[in-house]
Amino acid sequence: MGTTKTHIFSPKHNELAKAAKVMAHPARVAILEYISKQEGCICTDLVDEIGLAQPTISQHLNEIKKVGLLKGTFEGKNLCYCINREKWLELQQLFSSFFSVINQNCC
Amino acid sequence: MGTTKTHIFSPKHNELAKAAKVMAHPARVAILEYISKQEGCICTDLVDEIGLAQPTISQHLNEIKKVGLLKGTFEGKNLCYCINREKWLELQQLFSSFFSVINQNCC
DNA sequence: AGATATTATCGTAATATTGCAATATTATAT
DNA sequence: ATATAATATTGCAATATTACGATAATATCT
Repeated sequence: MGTTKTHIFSPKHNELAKAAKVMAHPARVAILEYISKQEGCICTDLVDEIGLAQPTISQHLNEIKKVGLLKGTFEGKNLCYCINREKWLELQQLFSSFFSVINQNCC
Repeated sequence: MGTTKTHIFSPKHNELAKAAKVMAHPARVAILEYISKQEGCICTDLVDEIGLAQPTISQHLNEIKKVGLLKGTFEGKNLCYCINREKWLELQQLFSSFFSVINQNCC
């Protein structure tokens, strides 16, 4: 009990749910937006910018990374992140195709 | 501890996170899709179709209803649901504007 | 090497989510 | 009124998520 019964759903539904989960927390939405606003990759400032403790930010970043939305590279002194464009477009496609399915058959 | 610190985030980020949360479970994705595929409103069959217990389906329906995505009407013998088109378009807009913000500034 | 700065991990507490059995409610039909 | 069918609510157990302090790991600078 308590666990999502992933096996009874279609791969598409599971995939979309997983993608939506990444955006299902305001901190992660804010992180994604902040990263995208930076020139290139970003490293620091995220903790001050968002207002959560450093371990919490790190945890959220990890959630975003787990679905492949971040590319991490070493640049300058620290590990920096930027958004994985390909994955992001993939995710966008996933959502928009779902949105169109719903719209077409609405009563 | 344990609770999302909603107050430190912008209304837009909170709103998007809340919308994403609805789709962050495969059962709710499947429910939305199933409802949209029906001719008009649907009543029964959802439990058989999804494969979760009736109280669980009811709970998920309630989550969807709470964000205003369902319109419930009495039609025939039972309470029936269909998707609230206006709210759905609103949600779609919310996502697509976020997607475009991210794309524009990506490195 | 030692100090400094930044990110990651561990451990833990609080809260949220998921799922279902049992039961209640609501509407329709007989 | 009573039976039937469908949805909602309650109560509870299992698991997941969120958040942070303490600490470790990693990289840079002197």
